[in-house]
Amino acid sequence: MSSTPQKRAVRKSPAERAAEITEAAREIALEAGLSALTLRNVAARVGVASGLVAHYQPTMDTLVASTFATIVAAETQEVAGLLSQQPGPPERLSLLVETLLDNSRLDVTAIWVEAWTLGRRNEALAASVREQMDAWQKVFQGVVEDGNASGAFNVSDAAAVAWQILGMVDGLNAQALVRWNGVNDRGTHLAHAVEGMVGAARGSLAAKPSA
Amino acid sequence: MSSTPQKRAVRKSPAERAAEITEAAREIALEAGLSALTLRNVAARVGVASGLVAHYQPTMDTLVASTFATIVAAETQEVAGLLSQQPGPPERLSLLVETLLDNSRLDVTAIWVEAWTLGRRNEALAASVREQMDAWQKVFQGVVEDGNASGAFNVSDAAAVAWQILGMVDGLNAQALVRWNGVNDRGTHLAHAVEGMVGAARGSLAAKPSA
DNA sequence: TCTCTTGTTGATCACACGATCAACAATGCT
DNA sequence: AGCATTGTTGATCGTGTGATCAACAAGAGA
Repeated sequence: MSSTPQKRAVRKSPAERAAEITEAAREIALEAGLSALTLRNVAARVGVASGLVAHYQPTMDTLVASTFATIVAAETQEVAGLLSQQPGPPERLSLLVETLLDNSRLDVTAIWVEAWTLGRRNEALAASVREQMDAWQKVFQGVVEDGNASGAFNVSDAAAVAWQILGMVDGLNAQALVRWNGVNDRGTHLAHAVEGMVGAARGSLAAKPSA
Repeated sequence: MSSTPQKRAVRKSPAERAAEITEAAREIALEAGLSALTLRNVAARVGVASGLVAHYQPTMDTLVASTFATIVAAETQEVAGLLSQQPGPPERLSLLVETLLDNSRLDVTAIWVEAWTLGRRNEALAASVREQMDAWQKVFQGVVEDGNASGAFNVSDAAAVAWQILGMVDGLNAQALVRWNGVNDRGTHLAHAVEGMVGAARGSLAAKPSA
């Protein structure tokens, strides 16, 4: 932690300083949301004057957009990376749904939800949002198409079904953000829902007796 | 429209003025979001001084919260009212899903999404959000329980399934807010998903050959 | 007609925001 | 050692916010 007091910040290379600002922005966004990304806020965490942050960023809107992209892209890659270890499409889809609903990424969900609203007034952010949504949709679509090819699923429009699953996952996560208690077995219920959409047998995607 | 110029607003009864402010807030929220609910903004639409709005509202946070509740409760009642005309639970559930995904209420969806984020900093709003979510969930739960009783559905935890459907609908609507094109047949796909969750036969909830 | 109640005004305060930029000082180079 | 480069500062500007309140004036009751 770069604590409060410091007379003058040590001189650093532009690349290093830019990285510090990026990282500080990431932390602030995850803790307090994208709206907490102010010049003074970021500057304080890095331990520099507010002007320096402005000097490294053309506009705060772009910092918000790039911070969003950084956080969300990391999540996508992380989760997508888990898929390769699974044997077949049903297992991959099952893991995907199960993982995304495990409530361990609610801070990222909060950023998604905030971005949907902020994108209304921040065009750069809106573009990032669309881009990252497309990336997620492609992950789902790949799994659905593989399952179609292998005969495990029976879907006529894989792209549409992928969008649908993505929307459902987002909605359930957003819900968990507000109503975290009293709702049980999200994974199982969503698995049944997905079974209905991809034409898989009831129970074929529900959580296995783990380990 | 109460246009721009007016020397002094006509004197009105507190009840009438309060209603004007409430209505102006509703319109502004639907057009530009809850974050556009500022003292000066609301005052301008009503055609009074900013101080008057403050005089009628203890705090802007409470105006935001009550405006949210007003808008969302109206939507819930409107849609719930359509259900009574349907013969059985499958038809009711089908209509519910179909209606909520028809993209005619995206302005309300935008307010939901914004409220999820704003509730983080506005406790009154957060309470309203929970309250309205509960109301929606009860609507779904009622339909699911009726279907269970009639034998049309087979659900062990109607409350959980109701939450699940609600989350899915919200997520799909939020998605439509950002990505309104390229996604087809939301209603049909969600119907299949719901069939999977409630244990109904595939196709039994999908859109009928409408009138 | 006068008076008093009360709905209404708008200037004002303190604060926070993004952005700008002249002045500063640390560092590397000659 | 002296100099030039450049990373850094922080005061400052304009704007927007919620909130406050003394002053005003419209309207009802006497």
